Amino acid sequence: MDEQLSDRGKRILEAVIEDYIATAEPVGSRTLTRSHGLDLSPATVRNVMSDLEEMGLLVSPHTSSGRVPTEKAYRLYVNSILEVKNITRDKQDEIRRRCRLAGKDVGQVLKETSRLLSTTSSYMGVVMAPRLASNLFHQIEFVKLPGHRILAILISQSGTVQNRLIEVEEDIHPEDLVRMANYLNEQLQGLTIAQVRERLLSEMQSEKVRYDSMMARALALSEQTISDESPQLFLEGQANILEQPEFADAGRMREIFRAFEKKSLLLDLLDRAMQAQGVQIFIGSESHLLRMEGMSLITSTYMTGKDTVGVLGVIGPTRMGYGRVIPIVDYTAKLISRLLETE
Amino acid sequence: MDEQLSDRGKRILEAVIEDYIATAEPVGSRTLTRSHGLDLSPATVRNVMSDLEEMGLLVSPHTSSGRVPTEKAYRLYVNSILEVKNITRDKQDEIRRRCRLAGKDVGQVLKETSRLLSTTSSYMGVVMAPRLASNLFHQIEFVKLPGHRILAILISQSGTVQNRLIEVEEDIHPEDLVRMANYLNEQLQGLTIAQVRERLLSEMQSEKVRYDSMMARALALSEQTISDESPQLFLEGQANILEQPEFADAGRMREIFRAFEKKSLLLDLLDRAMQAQGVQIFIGSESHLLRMEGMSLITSTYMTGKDTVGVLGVIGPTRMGYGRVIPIVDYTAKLISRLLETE
DNA sequence: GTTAGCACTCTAGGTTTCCGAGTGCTAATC
DNA sequence: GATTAGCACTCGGAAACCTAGAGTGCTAAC
Repeated sequence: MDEQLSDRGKRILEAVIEDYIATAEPVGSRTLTRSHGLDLSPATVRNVMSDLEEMGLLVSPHTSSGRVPTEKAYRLYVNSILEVKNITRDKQDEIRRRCRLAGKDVGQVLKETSRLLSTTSSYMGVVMAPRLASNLFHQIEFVKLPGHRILAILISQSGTVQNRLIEVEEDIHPEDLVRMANYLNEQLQGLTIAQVRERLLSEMQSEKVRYDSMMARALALSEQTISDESPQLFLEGQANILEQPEFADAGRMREIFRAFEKKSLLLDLLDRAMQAQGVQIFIGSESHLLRMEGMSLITSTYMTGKDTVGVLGVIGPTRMGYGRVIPIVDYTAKLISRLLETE
Repeated sequence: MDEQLSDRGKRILEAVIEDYIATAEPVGSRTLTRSHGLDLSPATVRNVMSDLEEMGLLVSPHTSSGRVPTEKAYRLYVNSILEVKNITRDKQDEIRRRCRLAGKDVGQVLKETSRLLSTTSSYMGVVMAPRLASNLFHQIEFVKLPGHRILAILISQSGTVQNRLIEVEEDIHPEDLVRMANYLNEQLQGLTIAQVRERLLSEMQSEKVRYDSMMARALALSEQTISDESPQLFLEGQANILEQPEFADAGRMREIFRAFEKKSLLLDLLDRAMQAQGVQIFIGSESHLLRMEGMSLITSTYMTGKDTVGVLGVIGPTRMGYGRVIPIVDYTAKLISRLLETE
């Protein structure tokens, strides 16, 4: 870190990383000079590589084998060497086309987006849907069902629907339900769902309501509808990961799949990615929330209007085609933002 | 097939299968006599096994190695040898407990059930949700959203909600929406969704409606809401399959995962399972809809009241603990039926 | 500073060997 | 006649061994 990295050092590191990304094999001085356009002798390259190893940017799996980039190297590469290519026209068209195709509800679009990310990157696609709480309230309805059950339906302005079945001890009169709904719809106009929730909770405390049991009930019902707050996650293309040679052995694979079965870990990580804006890159164990050695995550936030509402990205091996994937993630996020805006 | 299978033959076949299920290794005459309580010499067993091989019930991977049951053997075993144990009290309790836990909407319960099936069987759990069409109609609502969009919400008596976003060219007056909904709610009372659909389609043809453009519109809107007919599938515990030694190599695994990514194949198979009632067992390539060599599927249908509405089951290797898994599937299906009934 | 040369080191992959579990067959036994 | 013991034979898989190739570090020459 304290050592200065020469220009040539950078060039060689870049070559090593790119070679390793392409082949998944430790790369040696020989092959490097041959494949890349470095007009240096293997011996020179060897010296430089030796330096890079000292700096903790490369390691050799054993004496006398090529070298492999460390996470630190990837970090450096991503931050200050890699120049992100522009996304190709083709990819752009492909992404655009497939996003349009699924002009259905938000959930479906996002699921399709996740699949899209996975196929275009050939790794795994992941999309975290907007938190319900960030949506604008539009309407709430209560529907009486047979058997002391009430269906509460919460509709946001973007057209997402959250519904919840609630058991009640005694029947409530349908007209009362309508009255409740009307009252609430009036009160809650223009708020976000998060604000709605706050409002409900505070009203439930208020004196006025204490004596109006019907009202108390309405508030309780609505609160229950909203309370369910586990953000949706779309994770597609898991099979792609099986393609990667580094996960060829069954043990590793199992570990990875188990890890993804518990989505909570991934959610935490994505939550963190949402704090910052734009493209972010998590390399290997840097983010030791998810104990994902050997895996990297490229994310970008997306927004409706000017609010960041969700995050999407690609999960692949640390040995991932960053230059290729970053623009895909970036472009897709922007596209989704645009789609959501016009809605 | 034409040969008669002696009683002793059956006993030995059973032993072979059970041994193979336990160890995943070809089983030889020696080990068989030792581990199982057969008081026969290896030589005798060998003779019998040789007969079984002739009948196509066993094969040896190569000369001079133990033998492995064929699909035909599993079929025979399942049909006429295996006696299904009663489910243990413990399992019963476990299943019951976990089903209760998720007393939320039908979808959530079924998803949880799928997970439950996977963990208790230690294979993969699968649940096909009831087709929307089989539900009883309860109510339809139209909600106007900003930007020429209408949200149609279809509610069934069981409390499932199907919603659909519809773009319209020109705004429809909110009051008209209410009128439409009222009319439909009156007309469609007591029908199943499937019947509702038929009715809508026929009404759209009728003279009377031809001249009432508003009505025509209402019908069209509702029809769109219903038309989306891809039954939901919950598939959980894919990682469990990685545990199985027969899928240790990466190639097989990839194949399997790819196969499950396209859910349509599985859906076809489950659809077929729904034709018959109760527990059904598909062994390996018998069901060559899904090209699933080496995989078996145990299903059972579940119902609301007296109508079969869905199917659930367990997918595992052909070398699967049938005796253990069948009662789990059976019991779970019955439990789900009971849960849905009381709703 | 760069490169050629050299001795040395490992690993991956191919052979070889060898053990053990298994088989089929025949002849003896119950 | 069914069952079993005995025997010669087979084959796969693990262990041991070898080899070729790619790589390294170092030193000396350019």
